[in-house]
Amino acid sequence: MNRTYTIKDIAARVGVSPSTISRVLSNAPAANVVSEKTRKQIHAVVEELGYVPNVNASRLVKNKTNLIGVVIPGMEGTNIHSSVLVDRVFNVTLGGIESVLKNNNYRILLIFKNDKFVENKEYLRLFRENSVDGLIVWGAHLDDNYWEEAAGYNLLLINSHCERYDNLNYIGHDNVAAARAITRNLIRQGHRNIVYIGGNENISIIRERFEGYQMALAEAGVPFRPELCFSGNIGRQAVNRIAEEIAAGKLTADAIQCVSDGLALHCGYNLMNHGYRIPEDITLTGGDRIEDEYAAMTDWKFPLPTFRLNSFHMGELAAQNLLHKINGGITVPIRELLPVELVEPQTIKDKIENKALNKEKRSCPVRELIPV
Amino acid sequence: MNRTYTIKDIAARVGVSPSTISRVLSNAPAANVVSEKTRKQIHAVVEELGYVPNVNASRLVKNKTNLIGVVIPGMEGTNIHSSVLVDRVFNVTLGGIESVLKNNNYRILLIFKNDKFVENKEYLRLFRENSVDGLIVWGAHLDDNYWEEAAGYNLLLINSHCERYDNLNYIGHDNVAAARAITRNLIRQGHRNIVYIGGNENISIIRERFEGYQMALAEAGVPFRPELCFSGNIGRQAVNRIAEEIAAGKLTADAIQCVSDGLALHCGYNLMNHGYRIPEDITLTGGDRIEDEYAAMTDWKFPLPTFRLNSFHMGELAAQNLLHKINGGITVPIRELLPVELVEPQTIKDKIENKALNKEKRSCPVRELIPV
DNA sequence: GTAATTACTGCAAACGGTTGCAGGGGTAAC
DNA sequence: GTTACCCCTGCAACCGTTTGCAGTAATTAC
Repeated sequence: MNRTYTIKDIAARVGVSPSTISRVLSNAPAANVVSEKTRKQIHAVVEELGYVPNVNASRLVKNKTNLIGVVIPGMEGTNIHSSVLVDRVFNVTLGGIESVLKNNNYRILLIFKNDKFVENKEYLRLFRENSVDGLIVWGAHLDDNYWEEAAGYNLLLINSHCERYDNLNYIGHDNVAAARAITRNLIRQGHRNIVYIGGNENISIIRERFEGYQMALAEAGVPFRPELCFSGNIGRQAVNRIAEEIAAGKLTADAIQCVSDGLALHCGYNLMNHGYRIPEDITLTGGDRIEDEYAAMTDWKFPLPTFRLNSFHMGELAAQNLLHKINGGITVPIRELLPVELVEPQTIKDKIENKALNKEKRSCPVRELIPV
Repeated sequence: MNRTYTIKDIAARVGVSPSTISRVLSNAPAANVVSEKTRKQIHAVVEELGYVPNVNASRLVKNKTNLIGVVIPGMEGTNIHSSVLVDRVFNVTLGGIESVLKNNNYRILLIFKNDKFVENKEYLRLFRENSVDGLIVWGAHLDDNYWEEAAGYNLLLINSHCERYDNLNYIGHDNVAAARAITRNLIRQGHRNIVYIGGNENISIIRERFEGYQMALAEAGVPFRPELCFSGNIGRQAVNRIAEEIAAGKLTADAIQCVSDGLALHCGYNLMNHGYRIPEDITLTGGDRIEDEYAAMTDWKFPLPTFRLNSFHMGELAAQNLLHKINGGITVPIRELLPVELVEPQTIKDKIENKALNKEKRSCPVRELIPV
């Protein structure tokens, strides 16, 4: 681990000034092109000594880090429809972000957010201390406070957003359309007693899916009955209780729309234990289908209509837009919803006259990927 | 977004020199304590203006970033026993790393590694350009080359290691003991035709589990029969074929030891489709149990003996040791194996006289957590 | 009262690049 | 030959902290 070289060492060896080295290595701004000859010599010496510029010096003087902070919820508090499913969705999104960043010579600073992150406005500190050029924040809550100063910075919410600060940049999925399509198909199949199992309504994607459900009911003229709907912190116990109520005849249901596949699986498990056949006796639906053995297992046990996010693309779009904004290319708030894709198992598909979602996307068209 | 203040602004307002501000904010080294009075004034002004030191200036002069790079495999190429399961294990490990780092005022630089990462020695560049103080590398391969220069740096392999560079720091699980215990229990239950389904033997944890299997056989005097063992890139097709061979009587098996739960699930699925009952007709075992609906689903379909890693702790230990090393507290190569915990479903547990793993840990005792 | 400590604080030189400006040398135009 | 211009390179200031050293004032010792 020999001492590391500085730009001056290179300059001394080549016999030019440090400025010239700098200009060669950072691809001189048009005005000052270094001659081909010196350029070659410099590259040779750089190669020979294995010289690498000190990023901190560069960051200091350029006031630019080429770092994007990705903020994610801490590990505490996983529940029935978080954990594995969320891990997957998150990691795929991260992959999308990274794929764009690496092409633009950016790196990821990973930041775990705890309860106090928003309240203490730690996002501000990250910008002020020059830790990052931009911030992608995963897991905003609808009732979050303290984001008011965020609008002036290169900060973008992803996956879930915050209602009261609608001038914040946001990239997510069209959850309303997703749930609406699921409900609509259930109605087309003749179901009228559609139980809805949601979750924490303080998270925009949960709330939006519930809205989609209600919207579809309204559109079909099916009365909305709150007594069929469950929300809040839905866990194993809650699901068990709902299944028991159904089995005991206290709750009439010919279909159950669950906010996610994980929830649907547990629900199905409980119902089957009570002797129900799926989908013959009762139809289940889910959400957030992921492509692997987990999905395979779902289909293994019973057919489960669900929808598929495009998380990778969500990550790409987020990174792309943020970089574009950092470079001054976007001055208005960014706000885009990606369409989701409906997934219908064959057995159920047969029951439906025609599927609709992909034809009538409610979301704005996805902006072209902008190379930055 | 008003202009950001520098240490000089604070100095000017308080009427002292920048040095004094610096000394107050970075908790002066014993010799130069600043008087309580100035200290108070400074804190007041800092508070008032919302001043935050520029990390890049600090990093430059201190030659220290308080950043740990966490290197993970890129997103390309998931297979049957990667994806969701791996996501979870990885995210939990990351949580462990972060929990230690945040207490020591470190942050995580997330680095996706591609094919060329090792070959191009990009880890060296990260150190040379002063991007990180240390590196935690996930996903080393047994036959990796180009790590020879890593030993001189604060670099630590996690989860899987690299055979030929045994002077590299490494924190992982005791996979040999894990698989050995599983096999031993199968033998105790009277099984002799134990099929083994592994994976890419170029990954140390896969290879070690296979070694554990062979070790247990040898200890019990059961002959090792290579024709019962499968390795390489095991996917859905491979699992299907094995199940078919068993069903067709070409392969005699009264138990199948799978390297992971994901693999075991698919295997079980195929066998049940061929009319086998589990565990009555054939016993299956897995690995890498995770705590959530995924696990629940496994038990739902059939009892699956498996083992549980302590990934969170693995992450903690890695971070702890690395920090300790960075601070000069450790000079020898770090090398620790965490014990795994055997998980026995009750139905199968009844068949076994006594379980053994937790009593005879092969690994060294886990070092105390060292606050850095 | 003088000398010796001690307790603070300031000066100024780093850290390692970047960049506006100016200057030198060469070529072309006249 | 003089002037104008362009291409290339160097000078030196700057980015915002940190820290060794020195200096001053206050305190203590005698």
